[in-house]
Amino acid sequence: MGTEEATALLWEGLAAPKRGPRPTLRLDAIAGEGIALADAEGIDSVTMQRVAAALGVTKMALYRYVPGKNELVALMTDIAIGEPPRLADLEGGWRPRLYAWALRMSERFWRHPWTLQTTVGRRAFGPNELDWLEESVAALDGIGLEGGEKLDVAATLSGHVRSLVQQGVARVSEDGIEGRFTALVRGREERFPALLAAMKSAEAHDSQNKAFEFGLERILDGVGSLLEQRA
Amino acid sequence: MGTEEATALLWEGLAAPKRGPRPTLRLDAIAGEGIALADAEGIDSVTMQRVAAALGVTKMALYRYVPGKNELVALMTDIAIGEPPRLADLEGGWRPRLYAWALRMSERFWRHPWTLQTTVGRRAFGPNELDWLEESVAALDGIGLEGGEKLDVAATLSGHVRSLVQQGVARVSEDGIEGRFTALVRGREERFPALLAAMKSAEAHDSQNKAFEFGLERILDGVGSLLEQRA
DNA sequence: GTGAAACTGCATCTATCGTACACTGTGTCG
DNA sequence: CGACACAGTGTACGATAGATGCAGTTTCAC
Repeated sequence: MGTEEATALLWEGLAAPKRGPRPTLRLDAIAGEGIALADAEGIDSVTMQRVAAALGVTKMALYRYVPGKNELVALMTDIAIGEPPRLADLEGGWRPRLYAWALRMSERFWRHPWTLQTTVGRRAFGPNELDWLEESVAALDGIGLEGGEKLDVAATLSGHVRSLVQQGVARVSEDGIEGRFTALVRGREERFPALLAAMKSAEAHDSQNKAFEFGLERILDGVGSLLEQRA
Repeated sequence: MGTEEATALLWEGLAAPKRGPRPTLRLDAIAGEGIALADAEGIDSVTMQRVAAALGVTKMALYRYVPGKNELVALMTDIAIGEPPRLADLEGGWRPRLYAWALRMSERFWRHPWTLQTTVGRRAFGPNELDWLEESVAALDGIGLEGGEKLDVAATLSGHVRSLVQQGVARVSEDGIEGRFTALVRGREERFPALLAAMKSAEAHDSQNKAFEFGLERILDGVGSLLEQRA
């Protein structure tokens, strides 16, 4: 509604006013401070108060630059995500391109884990986010997929990246998911035989942290087998 | 730490006290009211105030039953997720079982979309959630995957379900993601050629809402091709 | 120049949130 | 029957996002 229009204006950059005092702040500096805060202490610690304090200003001053907190977070998010890689140069066709795409995207999410939370649900799409999508769909051009199928592959890939990074982040920031598992499992080992066996085996082979690549290969294999099946 | 222990106690049910006045509330009634609220108006509208009001009680009364809001939400979440389906009865081996697992899970998420938000990041694992994981890993027993690989497949599948439901929910609750896309794309059509072509084609074939099944088949295909490759 | 318009940033205020604490009333066991 | 344990309430506090009104500052039009 009104919020969406306001957000749309945000991407263009607010029209620089002619009269009046010089603005002491710049939009990108505000967003940058917010990003720094979110990186260091998580998205929940990003409050208008703290962002303003980091800039040496009261919180209400921020509302001269940003319609509200939602818009600030949207701006932070799109800046943090950044531009997608240019895949067209990559040799080898769709598969290495999508692989690279997923890898780069996971790197971005790892660098700014809070973007996983801010790119969910009701929100405004940023231009960079759209560029990423465009890039992944373009990598699927000319291999015999329908338009809808291309979007579906892109959605599946992006979902994989998101959720696997999320699990990975949770793992490192919580001293091991396994710790929380075992606390719950203890004393009821007979209820989770398959899970416990799999975890024991995984631990023995130190195969953790490979989940991302493994799942990615599975998805790309699945796309490949669809293509073969049609050829 | 302390929070985790308190949460663990929650799953057991608080020990019923002997003396004193009768409790007017029950833990499951509180959680049920919270679930109803979250279903109807989203997780953000679940406040201690509103849950208490729905039960005809002041908000502070809830703290007699629940250590804090986090624990209430954790409880709501595990109840809303519910027990996993029993896949062992299903004929046909791992593939139809995992397919059914993913379908059932997506149904749960659709019924309570807010659980997508509450099963993210730092949080306590509920017993039902663990049961779902156990069930998916068990479906992969005996087909030649290592323990770590089973966990990886389960993670990939669960990630797919989560993110595709999330996208689907966003779509229906926002009058079409496409609406937000086009607002941003308009006037810059040349920047998103692949995306626009794919969307136009998808629209023409009405192939939307198939993304979930399509991606699911791709992932299962990918697992299948790994198994073939090893046989 | 000079005045007025436009703009900035701040102080103050409201509403809402989770939750800590003291208190009153009630039910049960010794 | 009386002491104790517990239930629910009222009040209070610190944080939050944001609305509003008010200074002070800058620049354009004349």
